[in-house]
Amino acid sequence: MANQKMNLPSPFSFKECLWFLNRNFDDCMHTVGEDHVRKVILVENQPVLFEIREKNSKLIIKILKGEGSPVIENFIHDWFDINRDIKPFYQLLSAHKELAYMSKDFEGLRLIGIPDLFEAICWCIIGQQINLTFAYKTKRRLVERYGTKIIYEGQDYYAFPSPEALAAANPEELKAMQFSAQKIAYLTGIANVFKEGKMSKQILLDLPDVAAQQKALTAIKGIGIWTANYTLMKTLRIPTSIPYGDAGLLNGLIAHRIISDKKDIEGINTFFRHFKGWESYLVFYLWRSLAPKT
DNA sequence: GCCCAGGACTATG
DNA sequence: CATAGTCATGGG
Repeated sequence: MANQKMNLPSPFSFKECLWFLNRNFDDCMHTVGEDHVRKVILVENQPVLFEIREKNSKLIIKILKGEGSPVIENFIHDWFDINRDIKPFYQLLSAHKELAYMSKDFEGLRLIGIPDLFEAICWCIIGQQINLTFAYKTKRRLVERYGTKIIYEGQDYYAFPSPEALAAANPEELKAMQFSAQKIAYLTGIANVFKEGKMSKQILLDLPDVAAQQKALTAIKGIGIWTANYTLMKTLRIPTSIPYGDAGLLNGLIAHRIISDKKDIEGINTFFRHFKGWESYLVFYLWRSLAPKT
């Protein structure tokens, strides 16, 4: 099958996106090289490994293993938020004294999403209240045990576990991976909710507004308002969604002298009002600014 | 030992 | 409804 080419908007920086995907954390959901990223997704339950490079301002998509499908192209559009015009966001950034540098330093960075709802929620559960290094470590253990593996040129690549696989997971094994009893209950519980079809991306999309989506998510054990908002930001790409209380967000706001006290709710709200409609992008750029230095 | 980390839940006033 | 206590575990 011939490589797919994908046109890119402006500004778009594949390099910035790659940097974020890597950013000195060991994320098992993709593999970043010098000038490319590889990832496995499931297409009709069959794993497909693809690789993305950039050439002449286009993304070049190559299927390394498995069946090619239009699903993959759609996935990449979603993953890198390619169809969005982010120029209005840059105008807002440029007008802000403390943040103007971002429009140059991170120019073309896209809000990297998590198109799979189940994966996004599980990742939230895993990451709740623990440091990211440890969170990525335990996620890798989970994925390498229950995910779908593809071997290509001697290297292992994984797709995130299905709800069925996690629902059937052995709690003792999960405990040995250093998940707390609470998180084990949350993860398997949510896996069952998905397995039974009581939650899905489509179910959320069919709801009338963001408030209803938050409500549907937080009705599930283990999903609080932070997880709900994070998910709406990363999976449904609700531009106004802010993961309130997020430790990284608060540290980002303090680092840029926007607030001096993490409990300064009013200061945070005032700040976000300047970025109406681009709140989630702003949060993402603040996270970017906090990433460990190389 | 203490505090923090991309929180959530439950009980209590 | 706002707050306090509880859970849980690695890293600095």
